Amino acid sequence: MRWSNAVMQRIAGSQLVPGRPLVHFVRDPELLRRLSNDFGKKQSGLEKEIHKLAGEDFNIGSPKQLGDILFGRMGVEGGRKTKTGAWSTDVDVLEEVAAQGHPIAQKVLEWRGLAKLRGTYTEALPGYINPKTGRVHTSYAMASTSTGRLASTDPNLQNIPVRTEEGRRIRQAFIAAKGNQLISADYSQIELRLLAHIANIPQLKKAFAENLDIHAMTASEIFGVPIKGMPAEVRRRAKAINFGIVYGISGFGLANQLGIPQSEASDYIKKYLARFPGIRDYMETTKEFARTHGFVETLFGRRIHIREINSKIPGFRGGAERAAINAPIQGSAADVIRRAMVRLPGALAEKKLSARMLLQVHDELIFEAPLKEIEPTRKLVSSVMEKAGL
DNA sequence: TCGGCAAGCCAC
DNA sequence: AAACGTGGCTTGCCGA
Repeated sequence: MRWSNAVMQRIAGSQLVPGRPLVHFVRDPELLRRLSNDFGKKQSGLEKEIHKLAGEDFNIGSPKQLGDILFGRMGVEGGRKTKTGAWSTDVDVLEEVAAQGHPIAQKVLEWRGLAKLRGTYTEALPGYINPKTGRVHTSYAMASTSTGRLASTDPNLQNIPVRTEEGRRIRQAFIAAKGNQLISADYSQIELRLLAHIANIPQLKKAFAENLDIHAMTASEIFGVPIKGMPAEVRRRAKAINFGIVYGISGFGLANQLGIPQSEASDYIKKYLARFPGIRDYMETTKEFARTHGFVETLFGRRIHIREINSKIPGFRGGAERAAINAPIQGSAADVIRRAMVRLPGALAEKKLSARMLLQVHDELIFEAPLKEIEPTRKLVSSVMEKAGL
């Protein structure tokens, strides 16, 4: 059986009704208000310092003004232009400028972080509270991504901050109803596991079967370093390679990501592919399949069309080739979690458990469950999610 | 006032 | 020859 995205929508629609809220999240608006204040104060402090360092009161939120001041008036070296010819002021550029000894760059980065958290989250989320339910409700688009992932909008609850300490404080505003608790269950390394399976890589499959640290194992294979006592930096590089492989990496991209010379990055990739030759086979076979058929398939036979795969424009073609490599992996992961989502409400009902499925974040499901049912709910959710590929 | 684009950045 | 996949939201800016 072949599933197009449209069919997936009907199947999934038995649980997830398009256009209607699926998600019900209690919010703590008071905490968001406090965070907004807190972030705002830090922001105005930084604003004064930045204006002083720049010698003028410009709009920090305007990349154009910032770029002109840094690389024009202040004569900072080593700038880069965006495709429209304006000075780029993105994170990488500003970090480089900061490293050159211009304290203004670091201040601007901090200011931007706070502006982002305030503008996108702490200030915006309260406006989404439904007065009837007191909760924020998102909408899920079920057939709007090429790979079969869901997309969350109005508000997007799939990109709530988690990587920085300040960002994590925002998550504390998401709370369960009285007498309930949130349960989060996420697939561990689902895309790498799928890659190991789809490309049939014995070492990777074995490592996963034995529950080993996959990044450390990769590092050990590529760099010949024993896993025991491995420096964190070595593992970090292997982790970046693992992620990059799934995305159709290049030496340039990896070098950029790790801040190392391109020659070194290319060398890593070469070693990786020599160690796991099945990965190169998978990449070549997948590209060839896409060129011939115009689509690739997930593990469950759902097709993903790759329109530019035979394009004569190298940029388009290259992009299409990377998309073709990534789509079966990302798409199969999307299939697996959808299967779990379709099965879960019935499985919960059968066990007389009253947990509600609140959110999906690509490899993670979040539930709200009564305190007394936490343990059985955890067990059932894990079990259904683990068997979802079967 | 609205729309769209560019730049930037949040998540997986 | 280009350079790491999938998304959504905000601000600044410009033109209708």
